[in-house]
Amino acid sequence: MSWTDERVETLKKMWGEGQSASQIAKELGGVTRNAVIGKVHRLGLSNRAGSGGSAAKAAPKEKPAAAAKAPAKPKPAPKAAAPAPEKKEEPELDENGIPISAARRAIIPAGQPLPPQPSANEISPEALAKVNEVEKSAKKLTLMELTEKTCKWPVGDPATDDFWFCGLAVQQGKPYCEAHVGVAFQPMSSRRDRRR
DNA sequence: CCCTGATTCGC
DNA sequence: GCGAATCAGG
Repeated sequence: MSWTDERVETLKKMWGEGQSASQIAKELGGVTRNAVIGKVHRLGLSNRAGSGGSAAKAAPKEKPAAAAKAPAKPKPAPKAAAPAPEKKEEPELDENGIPISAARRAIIPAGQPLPPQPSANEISPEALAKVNEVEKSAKKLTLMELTEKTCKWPVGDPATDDFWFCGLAVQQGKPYCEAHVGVAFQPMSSRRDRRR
């Protein structure tokens, strides 16, 4: 496969929307996530908003033996990525038939992400216990401090000072940390089982 | 171990 | 230009 205009276009679009390299690779087909990342860099649009997770620092390492060649190549530098005007998303359901919105997965704009707070009686006791436990070690972030990688589970009453977002490391592909994913994404089947 | 992106470098 | 291998990290 080669990078046709169309494929590059898709790449740009998805990258701009905050899709991961592997997701893009999967979408395009015929390429690995490495290929996608490599292309992204060559296109000069490496940094995305908020800088994804583990970026920003990759220390150069010497190759073991077969690296004695060129002295050193100075690294170019700063590329300003600007745009992400519009977003158009297709539903896309996951295995459980739960819609995954890329908009939600992407950056939280400025509005309130406020996910639904499920009624306690519909959540498994184990999951609830886990949440209560986790909330003690939560980072307690403010809305402004949220990124794509911080758990966006709100805690407390927004009308009081006792309100914050979990802020722990998110579960991959989800807007929440492991514990909160547990209460946020209850399989339909288990809900029914418990209710009855 | 799953995943993420970043970098290097032979091709 | 391309992307596998490798690295650094959640």
